[in-house]
Amino acid sequence: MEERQALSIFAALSQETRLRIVRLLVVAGEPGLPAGAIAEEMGTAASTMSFHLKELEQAGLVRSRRESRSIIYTAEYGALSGLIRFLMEDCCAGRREVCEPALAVATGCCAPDAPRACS
Amino acid sequence: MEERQALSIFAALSQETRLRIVRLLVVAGEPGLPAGAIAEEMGTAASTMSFHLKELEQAGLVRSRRESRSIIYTAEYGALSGLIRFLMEDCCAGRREVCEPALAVATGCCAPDAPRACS
DNA sequence: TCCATATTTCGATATCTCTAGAAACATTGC
DNA sequence: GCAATGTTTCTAGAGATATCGAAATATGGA
Repeated sequence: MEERQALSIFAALSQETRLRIVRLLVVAGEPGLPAGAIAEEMGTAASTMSFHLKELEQAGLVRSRRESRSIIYTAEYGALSGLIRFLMEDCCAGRREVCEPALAVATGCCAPDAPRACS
Repeated sequence: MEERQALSIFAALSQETRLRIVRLLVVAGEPGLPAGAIAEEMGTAASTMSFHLKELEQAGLVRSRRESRSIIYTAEYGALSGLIRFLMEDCCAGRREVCEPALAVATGCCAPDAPRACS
C-alpha cells in the first residue's frame, strides 16, 4: 500500500461516525447495507451519511453497488488488511516491538479452533 | 485500546508530516531524536514541529524526555502494536478476511530467520 | 406519465487543523 | 547575572472538514 492511500485511510478512520460505519459494514459482510439503513443506524441526515460514505469509498474502505432503488455499501476487507500490513512493514522497520505483539494477536484470531470473532 | 484513543491515533497518522515523524522515530529507536533534529529533517519551522509532536504525544504515539537543553522524542511501540490489535479485533469481528492476511505478514516479519526490517 | 422512494449534490455555516513568526520559557556556560 | 541555545506557547490567518436543509437525480410501480 502506498503512503498516499494509507494517509487517506487514516483520515477516513479518524472520524467517529466513519469508524462506526466501517465496523457496521465489516459485520454486515458480503450482502452489505443500503445507505439509508446506515444513516438510520447512525442517526445522521441522509446528506451527511452520503458525505461520509463518499469519503470511505474514496479511501478504498468500502465499495458500493446499486440494487434497484437502493445503493448497497460493503466493506473492502483488502483495504483493512492492507493498512495493517502497512503499519507492520512501515513501523516494524528495523524493530520487532511492533510486529511481535501483532503476530500474537493474529495467531489468536486465526487459530483453527478460534471462534468466528477475533476478540 | 479504547475507541477514543484509536480515533486519536488515526487522526495523528493522517497527516503526512506526522506519519513521517513516527517512521523516523521508530527507526531511531531507544535513543530517540531531539525536536530540533526532527524539524530540520522535515524542513518545518520549530513551532510547527512542536505542534505536531504535541499531537503525537497526546495520541500516545511518542514520548518525550528532557536531556539538558534538548527534548528527546521516542516512538511508543506499544501504541502502534495496540492500533494493529484494535484493527484486527475490531475489524475481524465475525470475519477472517482481515486477520488472515495480517497473520501472514506478521509471520514473515517475525520469523526467527527474518531480517531486522520486516518488509 | 406521474408519483413515491432512495440517494446524491449543492449551498451555507460552524468548527477544526495547519502553518509560521514573535514572544516566552528552560537550561547551560561564562 | 547575562547571553546563547533549544523548545514551547501565543496569535493570527488560510484552508479543510462536518453538518444539514433544499434541490436535483435515479429507479420502480400504478
